[in-house]
Amino acid sequence: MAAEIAPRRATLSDVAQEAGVSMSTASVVFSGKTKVSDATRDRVLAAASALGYTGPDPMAASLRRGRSGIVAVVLEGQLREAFLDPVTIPMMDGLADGVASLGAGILLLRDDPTEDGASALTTAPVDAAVLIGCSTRTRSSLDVLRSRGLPVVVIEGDAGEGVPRISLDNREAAAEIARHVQRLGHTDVVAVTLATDSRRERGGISPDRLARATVDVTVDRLGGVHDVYPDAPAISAATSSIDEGLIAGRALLADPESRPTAVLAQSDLLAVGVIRAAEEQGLRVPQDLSVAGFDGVRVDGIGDHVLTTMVQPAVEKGRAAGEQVARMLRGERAASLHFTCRFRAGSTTGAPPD
Amino acid sequence: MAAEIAPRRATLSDVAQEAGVSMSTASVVFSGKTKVSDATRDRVLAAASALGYTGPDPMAASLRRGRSGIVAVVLEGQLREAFLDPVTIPMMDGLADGVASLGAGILLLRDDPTEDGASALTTAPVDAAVLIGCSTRTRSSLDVLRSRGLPVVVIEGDAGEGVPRISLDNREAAAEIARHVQRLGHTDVVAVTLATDSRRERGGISPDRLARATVDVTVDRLGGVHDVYPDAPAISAATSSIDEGLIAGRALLADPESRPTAVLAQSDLLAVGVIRAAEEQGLRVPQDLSVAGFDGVRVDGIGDHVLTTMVQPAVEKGRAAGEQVARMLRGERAASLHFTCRFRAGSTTGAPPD
DNA sequence: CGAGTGTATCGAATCGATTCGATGCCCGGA
DNA sequence: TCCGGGCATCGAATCGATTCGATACACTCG
Repeated sequence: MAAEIAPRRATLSDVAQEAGVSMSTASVVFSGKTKVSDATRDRVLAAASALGYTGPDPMAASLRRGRSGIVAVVLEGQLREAFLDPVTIPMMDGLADGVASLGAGILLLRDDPTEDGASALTTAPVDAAVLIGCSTRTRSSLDVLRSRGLPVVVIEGDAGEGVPRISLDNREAAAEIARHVQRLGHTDVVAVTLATDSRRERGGISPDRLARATVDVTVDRLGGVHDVYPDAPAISAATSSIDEGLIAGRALLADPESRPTAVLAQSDLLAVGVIRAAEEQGLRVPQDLSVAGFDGVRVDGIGDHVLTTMVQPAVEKGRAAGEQVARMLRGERAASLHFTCRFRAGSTTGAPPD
Repeated sequence: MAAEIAPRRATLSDVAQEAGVSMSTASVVFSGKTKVSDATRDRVLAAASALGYTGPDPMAASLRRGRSGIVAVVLEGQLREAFLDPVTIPMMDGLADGVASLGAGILLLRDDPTEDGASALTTAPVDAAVLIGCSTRTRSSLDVLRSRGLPVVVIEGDAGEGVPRISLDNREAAAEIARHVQRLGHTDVVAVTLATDSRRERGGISPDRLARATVDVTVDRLGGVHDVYPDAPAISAATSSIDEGLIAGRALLADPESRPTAVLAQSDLLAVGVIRAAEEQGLRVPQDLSVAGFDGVRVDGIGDHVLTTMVQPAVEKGRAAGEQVARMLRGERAASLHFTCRFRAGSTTGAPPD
């Protein structure tokens, strides 16, 4: 095999020369911004393929236009962790749709703990960013991005003033499902919550701890429960997963004396775990214990049950975020959008045991 | 609030001027490529923060250096679909690690069906690409990327010559787990496979259909089974999911007469579905039916069972892909890497019923 | 025949940084 | 006092394309 001397890739200028036209003309042949006679276009295209030119260099084009066609999605920690939440994926799909009008792709950025100041956030060629979830660090990421002058949209997070956010009626939705359980006659209700802060500690949530909680979703959903059951105790899981729900469920159901008659979980995954814990204890759902979830994602693993839950419009949230980003890039004013969950009656809640 | 006249963002040149140094000096203050006296550095940094300069423009830097610091991951179809396979996420995590040395991020690119020629593949400012899975279309994506002169690595796919691939010992691994079942004494074995082609048709796999199959993973894993059980029938699922496994399981177990004593599923998700189907029929696993999976991902939903399966090193595969990409970008020669699955004995396989 | 209209193509400035060979300066040694 | 050697800084070319006002040409209409 002959050692090829890397022959500098052809540039637009080479193509133009080969075709006997100016660079400007060659450029528009590829971008289509202006009319070009068929004869000229063919000549340019022919020259291009003769030289193995595959189109304008994206980096050069980006520089000139001031757009890279990339939207960053900032996730915390490991990808695995972020995708553990099943709503993330549909949301990203919606987002991909939403930014499709920009011809943009989605850049996954881990909000790195490396505090060398120069995270990827500073150096990534992106047009805008979408922050998912909220945390203390998210806040500083946001500052970095804004100081770069990039449009930012926050999904389910505490954006500062002026940052459009895509939000959910967490509190109202939680209250709605709590009222559902209340109507069924339950008085002994416990909430199983998501993490309250980045320490992700398991266990009972004291008023003290609640006051220190930093995860809005958790606080809001719990607030909704408290709107209906002001004294409902709450126990926190470390993450949103079936296993964590199982752990929380075991803790709640261990003692037959103090056992609640209904559990309001802050995610479907947690709810499934609680149901599994109930099965372990020989409790029937919903006869002996009612369990409700939150999210409305497709969950496997509860047999013929349909989980009673609040369905959140995940794809729509993502799409909305994408659309707002697109607006901002067009120079229009973006708005914060508030989405509403829909109650889905399932077979996992019923009247309390007498 | 005063209407601000968007004040052109400060550039390196502005900062240099303000600090009274040359652009070159200002540049190295940010890139750190050269020694700069402390006094000068401080002056430049001060000027920068005075002007609100947050660092070199990524697009301009990309153009100049010829690197964007972005690696594309090409997925087929909807994100949802790609992430349905639970091994995808750990793999991407590994990939993120693997390319971290480049300071690179991961760009999710949907291999769009839009045949306008100018897919995002052509216009995205990426340094390299990783293709996941394989399909007819993957092949054409590959051509696009290679003609752009980008390094490409393929995971689990049919790369052309000269394209490094990250592969798995699918056939051997499938044979290994088949032998495990054989040693237990089973003679009546059926395989539940992944999709055979992009049409994703459910149902029995005839020799004819097998010959037309285009998904290598499916063909290889089935080949492994046939190495041990040359006559084992196979039934294909549409996708890798618990539900699909359930459907396939129902079809297989409906008739007590023709029911197999062991099912070899090509993914853990499918296996869980088959187990659920068995439970529906009142069959005990593994006493009445042995079920084995493939992948070794964490699956919830099978109670206290531990799935007998072949564990594939997903994170390592991703990381390896990232490392090969990094090598190619450094101008080194990249190698194809072959990974091996590890047998994990679980509680879902046992001796056949007598 | 000249003015007017429209269309296809061209020129040249510009996007913002990186890089490396060249330059100037300071200091020690003879 | 003169020279060589470091070290910090500077100049200028360069990366590759986009864009828009200007130009040139052909043609129609009065």
